[in-house]
Amino acid sequence: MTLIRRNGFAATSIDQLCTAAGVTKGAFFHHFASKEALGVAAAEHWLAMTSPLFAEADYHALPDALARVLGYLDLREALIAGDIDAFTCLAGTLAQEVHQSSPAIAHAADRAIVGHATTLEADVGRALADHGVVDIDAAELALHFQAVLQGGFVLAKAAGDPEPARAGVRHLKRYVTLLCKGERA
Amino acid sequence: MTLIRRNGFAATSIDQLCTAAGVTKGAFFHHFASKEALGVAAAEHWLAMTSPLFAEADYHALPDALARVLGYLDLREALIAGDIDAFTCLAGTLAQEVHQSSPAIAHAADRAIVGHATTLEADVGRALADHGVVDIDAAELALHFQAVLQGGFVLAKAAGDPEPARAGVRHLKRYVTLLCKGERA
DNA sequence: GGCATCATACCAACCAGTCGGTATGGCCGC
DNA sequence: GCGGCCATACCGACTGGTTGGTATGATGCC
Repeated sequence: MTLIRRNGFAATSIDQLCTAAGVTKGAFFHHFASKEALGVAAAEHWLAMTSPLFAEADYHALPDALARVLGYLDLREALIAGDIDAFTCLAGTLAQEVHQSSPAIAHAADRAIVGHATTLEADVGRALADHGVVDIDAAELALHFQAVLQGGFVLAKAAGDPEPARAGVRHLKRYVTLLCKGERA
Repeated sequence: MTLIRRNGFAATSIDQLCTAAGVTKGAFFHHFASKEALGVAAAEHWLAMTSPLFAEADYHALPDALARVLGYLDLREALIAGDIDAFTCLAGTLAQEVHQSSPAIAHAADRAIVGHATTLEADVGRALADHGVVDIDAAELALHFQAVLQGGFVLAKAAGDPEPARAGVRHLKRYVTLLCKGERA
């Protein structure tokens, strides 16, 4: 499904998808009722595929919650490298493209993004609590992480360069550090 | 060109565009060499259209640079309201969709985003300098503003709700305030 | 046999882009 | 000021190819 990330959902034909996957069109429509159904399934598959990558990461073993949050952001920054289509997010691409034409796909993309953010919520909440930050909602901040990443991806695509996306994550780390410790990283 | 923001570039046919604009296909291809040329022109037009909106805003009259920066962010937050297709950014939509298939459009979109960020650079730089922040590049921070906005738009589209985009801007204001004043807003 | 899993051939709709033709209006010699 | 000339602006039917989707048949498994 890299094709969709590269060229977009509308610009990727079912024939292309079938050729790339080595199946025939008959097989495709046997498994998916329509192209839209494929989009929904792709968004769900995306969440299922990326989840273990973060679930099994090392930073979970750190004793300090803030360190775990910063560890997550370190990993995100490290993942932003090489070819643009390699680190970019399918859910964001889908959401931006079909938000009006296909509510079903948009909703699936939203679940993928929010679902991932939810996995951060506990650590973010504890990090904030550990440092006496009481006026910030952990879920909202975790979602903001995703916003910064998605925005970084957009800028990276426009510029043809991963650097703006990495810079965004660095700002995010500084923000979290300032929030919790009240001092510059 | 609202059609492109609503449905995406690939999903919007030239016939639709012509019908909406009240012109014929002959007239279209008289003015634009191809659909790609229209995309480039649309991105350029987008920058030209949105520029005065910010150039003439009130916050420019404020004496303090940090206040001007926060004033800009206040305006951005206020603009995120109502229908999703009304406040969303055309350049970001284009960039995400055609970054691989059409380098010309992607580059035009990049110029629109970076061009807008450049107009913030002076105020951001002065605000940082006024508060003794020396290790942050003003241009990069101004670009980060755009990343947060673009990311907010993506989440808003996925959720079908402007709130995540507004929340992103609020976090941005807090970040800038923390950076400059070292304290919570 | 009967059912799930495909493969092949096909279709109507739609796409970006073309092309022959027309209307308009400025310009120039007279 | 007028007739001929031509460039620019525009029209809309048309084309070759592609699209998402379907109808029908082959194949293997129980």
